[in-house]
Amino acid sequence: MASHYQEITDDLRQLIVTGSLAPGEQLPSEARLASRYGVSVPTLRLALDVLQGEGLVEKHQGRGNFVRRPLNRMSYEGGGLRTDYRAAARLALDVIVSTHEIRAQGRVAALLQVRKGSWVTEYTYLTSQERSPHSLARIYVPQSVATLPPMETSRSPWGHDIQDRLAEAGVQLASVTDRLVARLPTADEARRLRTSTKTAVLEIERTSADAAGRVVEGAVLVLPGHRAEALFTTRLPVSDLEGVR
Amino acid sequence: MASHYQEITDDLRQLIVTGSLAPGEQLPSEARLASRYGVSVPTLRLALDVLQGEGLVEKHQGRGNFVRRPLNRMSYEGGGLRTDYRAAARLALDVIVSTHEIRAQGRVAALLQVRKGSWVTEYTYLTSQERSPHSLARIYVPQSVATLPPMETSRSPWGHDIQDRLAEAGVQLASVTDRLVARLPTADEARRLRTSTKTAVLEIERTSADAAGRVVEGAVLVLPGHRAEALFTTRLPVSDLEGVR
DNA sequence: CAGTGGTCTAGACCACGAA
DNA sequence: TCGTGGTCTAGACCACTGT
Repeated sequence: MASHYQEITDDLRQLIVTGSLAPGEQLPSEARLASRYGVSVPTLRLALDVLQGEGLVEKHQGRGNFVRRPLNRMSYEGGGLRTDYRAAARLALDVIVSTHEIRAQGRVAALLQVRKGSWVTEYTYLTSQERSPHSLARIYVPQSVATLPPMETSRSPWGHDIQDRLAEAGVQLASVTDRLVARLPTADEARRLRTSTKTAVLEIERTSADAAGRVVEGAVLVLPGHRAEALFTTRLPVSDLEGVR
Repeated sequence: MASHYQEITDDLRQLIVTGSLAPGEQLPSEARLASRYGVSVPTLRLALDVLQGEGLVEKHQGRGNFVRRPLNRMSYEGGGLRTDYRAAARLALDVIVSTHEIRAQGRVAALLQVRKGSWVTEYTYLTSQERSPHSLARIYVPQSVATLPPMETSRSPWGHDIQDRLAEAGVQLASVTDRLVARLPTADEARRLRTSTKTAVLEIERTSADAAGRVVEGAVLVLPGHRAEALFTTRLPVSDLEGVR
């Protein structure tokens, strides 16, 4: 037999997905729910933890627990410049960009394949939809490749406009590699995305290279699992079919 | 100031990543750790929960808690048939396939864009490395497209050999779409992958279409976050650069 | 201020695994 | 059988939120 908290989880989930508990609605307090189900508060909290991980419930200290409003899922479209990155205007996204000049260390140096300590421009994108944080992106451009003017806003949450500006500066991209990992967010990421550390995030590490194989742009994107997906479409030349056998 | 369990989390994490607690080593029992840190058992368990979510600790009921051995990260390479799917032999992967004939419902019908109730062949792949489950894949082929003979083993954890066998049957793939989401596993998935429901998984939904746009294969892959990543590489024709402006 | 969730205690009993 | 983790209790105090 399932444990108490699992049965409570299933019951509450059912109430939420069927709409008996409306999106945005405040749940009864944990103490009230606990007594209704005849369990202690810590036990009831186990159930809420699970629902929080599923993205069905938001917890707010001092305010209460709420049924999460279903959010428009945003799509990251991979595969280079085919993306229509002007999504921001259509979806009422606010993309705030801050620009910093940093010295490449550890992960950034490895990503860009530059020496540690060399200068890099870092653009930090924080995208929000209706004041609710949505995604976090860090774009890196080695200053040996180009020195772009600072930015403050953007029309793309994914930094695709950087690629565009590189093109204007005469840098031609030849290939884009995306590396995707699922993990739980760090405490800092959870705070900035106003999600919980129990909700999975999709991390996308992107590098763009020119024809000579030089990395001209790198990016690390963090997308909350319940708000975002990544799409990749590949068209296969018919001749490729032979190469496989 | 950080809470007790967060400080304990940080301390144990440090011991693990520096190697003071060796991979595979059994941790002291929860009661012993709790008394060592001067907290109660439930509090200590909060810390272990976090480390479990990070993939650093494995819990085994009745046996104890263990430092997880770092695992070879497996890569899913997207973007159609360019993948070298013969990875199984090199990495000593065991891929067990079971074949079922099912009627398309809900998600499967939507994935394959076929009518509900139409017949589909389902291949369930369970891949293991050194007896440790590694990834779960379900591949679907509409029987209106082809009826392939049943399979029992495979050399690809991702079902790419199905695409190969479709080609042999005269079905030519023209495009592949991958859709990636990060989420927590269902209880069933966690059990089959022998991971915890607190570790994020990468879900990849793939559809392959022929030149007419007909979906000839669909797949749902579930990869544990700490064992797998997905890679997509796109080469950009120079002419594409113009289309973007 | 009152009400909420966040953290924590010091126990208890049960289910599982290994010997 | 014994030691382990899994679940659970009935409280407690603190930090945060909105009034």
